[in-house]
Amino acid sequence: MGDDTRRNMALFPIGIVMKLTDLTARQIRYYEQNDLIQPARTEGKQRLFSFNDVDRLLEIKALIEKGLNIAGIKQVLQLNDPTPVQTEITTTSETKRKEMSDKDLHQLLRQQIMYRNATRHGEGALIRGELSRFFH
DNA sequence: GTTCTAACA
DNA sequence: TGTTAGAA
Repeated sequence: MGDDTRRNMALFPIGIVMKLTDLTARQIRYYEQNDLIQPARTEGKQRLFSFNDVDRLLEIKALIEKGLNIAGIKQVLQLNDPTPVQTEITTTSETKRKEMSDKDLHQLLRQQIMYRNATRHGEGALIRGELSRFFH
């Protein structure tokens, strides 16, 4: 069993995740509604989170504390995530990599630079205003 | 006892 | 976001 498989196994209920992340159930469910996370469900509709889900929630929490809204978080998360979910076993040299248009690539780089500039220096309230200006 | 959805003095 | 009601 691969390590990645292990990280993606749905293991704990929302109660555990609340303690692990210091987020309220309300917040966790709200982030799910906004597609920031997609925990698995039991037959009884109860959410089951994986280690990856928890890590993701911790990042979301950090970004929220930096003053970002859902829209901003989605963009930042996609910067690190564009998770090329590629199958490693490709007998042909034909990879199904998603192509990015030049426009998308440039926008991505621009956002990365703005995020660094805004995040590197301060940590206080100064940042909040600037970040929200970038991502709002 | 926990979690879920929906709704709001 | 908090909180609450009613159901599972």
